[in-house]
This record gives sequence, structure tokens and C-alpha cells, in this order.
Amino acid sequence: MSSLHETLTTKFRDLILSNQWEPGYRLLFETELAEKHGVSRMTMNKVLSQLTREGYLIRRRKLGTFVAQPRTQSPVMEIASVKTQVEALGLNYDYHLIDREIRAATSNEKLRGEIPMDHTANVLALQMLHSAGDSPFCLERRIINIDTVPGVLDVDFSEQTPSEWLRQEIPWKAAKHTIRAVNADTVLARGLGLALGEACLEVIRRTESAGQWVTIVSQTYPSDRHQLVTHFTPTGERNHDSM
Amino acid sequence: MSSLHETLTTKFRDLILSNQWEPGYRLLFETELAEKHGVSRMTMNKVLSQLTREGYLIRRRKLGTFVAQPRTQSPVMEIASVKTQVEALGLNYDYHLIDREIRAATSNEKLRGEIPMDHTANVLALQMLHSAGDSPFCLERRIINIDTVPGVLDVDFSEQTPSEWLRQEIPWKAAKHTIRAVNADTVLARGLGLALGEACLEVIRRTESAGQWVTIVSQTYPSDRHQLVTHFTPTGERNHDSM
DNA sequence: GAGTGGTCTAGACCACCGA
DNA sequence: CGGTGGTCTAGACCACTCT
Repeated sequence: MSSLHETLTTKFRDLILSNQWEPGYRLLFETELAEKHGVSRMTMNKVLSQLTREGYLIRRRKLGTFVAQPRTQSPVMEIASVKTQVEALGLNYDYHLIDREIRAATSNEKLRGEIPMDHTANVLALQMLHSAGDSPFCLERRIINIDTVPGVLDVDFSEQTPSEWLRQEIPWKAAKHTIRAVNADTVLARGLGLALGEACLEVIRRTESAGQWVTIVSQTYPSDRHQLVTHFTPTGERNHDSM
Repeated sequence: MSSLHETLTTKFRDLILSNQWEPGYRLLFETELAEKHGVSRMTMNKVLSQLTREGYLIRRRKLGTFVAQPRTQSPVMEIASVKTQVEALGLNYDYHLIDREIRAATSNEKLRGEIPMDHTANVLALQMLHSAGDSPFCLERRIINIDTVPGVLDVDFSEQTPSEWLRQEIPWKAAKHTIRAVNADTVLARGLGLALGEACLEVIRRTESAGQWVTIVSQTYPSDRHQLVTHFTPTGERNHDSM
């Protein structure tokens, strides 16, 4: 934390994560930044190289250094995008909005620790079904924090999935995934066309941006239509696919 | 791939991954390495710093630079270590070897692509039950590639779990996880004390080292006793817990 | 052609830590 | 105290790419 390049690295990273430097923003040139912050060009280069390695910046000769677009194509997001999963299987993707309501957060949602206890404002609750080639593929139940996503009430989610819309709207978000197995209850069985009690894989994703929760989504798949695949290396680099 | 420091970085990384530089091995000092490879100290420092960031090296002033121990404590391994999971719950951990046999790989295992079709040698097949405070917690079914783990046939796995033993024996291994939901069949139901058909979370891990498969393990948990948690950030850094 | 990032060097000073 | 890693600098040359 004490060295010059580390200080500058965290400073720049924070500016990007807090969206004060928006995706696409062109930074000053390396020499200008070095002079402005009173360091040598080598030191500033260390900072910019590191942030480039971390994926925050994109550098192009002659053009300059730019804040990267958040990785919408990253393996993380592949898990999220049901549409991509279905199309990867060579099947027609379709989705259908089942329900949309504006309501208070339930105490159940608060008790699970997903929403702060003192969150009193209403949330937008959506329920939808993703299908692959005429057969149901995934039942999605989502709530959205209206405060953190201004304008969300005006969007018609019957044409664009909330996942797609939010991805464009909220850059640099962090997520927590919880994965578990559940037996199909009546809602799931009817929605997904399964027998009661059939094993399903449920992926719950809680998304944060700038320290605030944005959306919480539960996506439930029939076990025979979905599994998660993850690759690990000893140093902690990982890749995720969905199958 | 063309720059000096990148070439040296991959060269050193390969030496570590292939175990030619074993964990704990002390490298030459920075100045010596620089001279030996005909580069400046700054360039060699870039190489060593990068590999330290990646977790391959550990550097200590005055002592020197050492190859790191593979991360036995990493989040990846936490998923693997059932013992750690149980103890994190504050429960007594115990495990029991149910079955051990030496047999040919089944065509089923080969067809799933987990084992090369031309693998004709026998494998060691183990089946065991992990329990948490007197109640069953996880049913584990494992096969081990005898060729890649010399001495495995002499080990008594009734005292030490194969997971622990293999972790010490095979450093720098890569793994692929497949996660899915299954209904409890008769074997699972009896082993885990569940009703037939209850939803279970199955984690299948295929481990490789130096390009060869080492072990394939399936760990099945009752859905109410286990779920996976994963944290994501926009740049692709991830952390895994198990709950 | 011109300007930017990419890389490398030689040298320097310092902090830390083990002896 | 001495040696090692950690860091920073000033300067240099090159490659790439846009104009």
C-alpha cells in the first residue's frame, strides 16, 4: 500500500469501479500522467500495465489508454445469460414474462441476508420462463432494487430480458452466486413441465454495484438440462462454462 | 510472447508446473538470474514479481526466492476438502471407507470423456462416506489412475482420505468441476439416509497433472446440507466458499 | 511521418531481516 | 552489520498504427 505504483494503481482502479471514469473514457497519455502525478514514466507504466492485465484498461498505440468495457462476454456472464446457453445448444431461444409487480421486500428475503433489514422501499419483482426449442429451460424469479436502477420501472421487459437490460445499465458490478439442488415444488413442476419432486439446479445470483445491491435472481433448471462446469488451475485462475 | 520478460516468465512457470523446480526450491538471487540470462535486474525483477503475483513464487528479503507450495488452503481446495467443510460447521468429522477395488475402467467412464478411450490399465476405485456429527454428509465415489500415482496401491485409505493423500503427492494439479442436481437413487438414499428421490448436489471433479488424468471423484451431498457459493468481480477475480 | 505504447538498461537508494 | 528484495529514475530504442 505504500509504494508509489501501488497507491496509484488502487486510486485508478477505484475511479473506474466507482464509474467516475466511465467505460470508454480516454485517460491522459502515459507521459502526461507521469508528469501530472510526479513520477517517472516507468512507474506510471507499471500502474497502467497492471490495470491492463487486470482487465480494467485497454491500451492501443497511437490512440491512447481507455477504460475497458466491463466483460459482458466473460465466463461469469455466460452463466448468467440463459439466452447464450440455449443458443449454444443450437436451439431456438424464447422467453416469456409471467409476472411483474411492485411490492415491499418480504421479510423472508431480508432474513436470508440478501437485503438489508432496513430496506423499506419497494422492489420490482419479476417472474419469467426461458425456453429452448419449445420446451421450458429455466424458471427465473428476480427482484430489482428500484433505488439503484433509476428508470427500471419504465422498461418493458416483455421484449428485452432484465438480464440484458441490467448488463448495459450497470457496469462494473460484482456478484455472489449460490448453487444448490432443490426438489421441484408445484410452481417449478408446472412451470418447467416436470414431475413433482424432480431434482433441479438452482443458481441464485446477488449483484452489487458501488456497495449497493442491485438485483437478486434465482434461476432454476431441470437437472437433465443444465449443469455447471468450472476449470481450476493451482494458481487460482478459473474458467466457467455452462452445459 | 516475444518480449524478454514474457519469455522468461513462461519459461519459469513451466519449470514450476512440470515440477522440475519443486515446491520449496530456492532460485538463484535476482542479480544472479539476471546475469545468467543476460538481462538487466529490472527485467528479471519483472519476471519474478509477476510470478509472485500469480502465486508461483514466494520472496523473502535476505533469504531469497522460493517456489511456493501449491495452495492447499485455496478456495478451490476448500470445495474439495469435505473435512474442512464439516469442521467449519463446528461438527465432528468422520469418514468411513466403504469399498476398495482394482478394476478396469468402465466403458461408461470412458464414454463420458473423462478417461481416454485407450486407457486399458486398471484403476483404483474407492467408495467412502463422510459424516458430520453422526449423520451422513457426503457420499464419495472415486477412481484413481494408478499409472500417474505410483505407490497408491500401498496406501491404507482407512486412516487418511485419498483427497488428503493425493494433495500431498501431486502438486500443481489442474481440475475441472462439474456441478449438477440429481435425485437420490437407492445407493444414495441408503448411504446418506435420505428418502428416495430427494434432491442432491453432485460435484464431479476431474484432476490432471502434467497432462495426465490423476483422479475422478464424484461427491454427492444432500441438498439441505450443502450449497456452493462463488463471488465474482467484473475483472474475473473469483473466490469460492462452501456452505 | 509522427506520436504513442512496449520494452529494456544502468544505476541508485532504501527497508527489511537474518546473522 | 551485510545482503537481499522493493522500488524508482532518466534515458533510450523500437514497433505499431493512425493520419
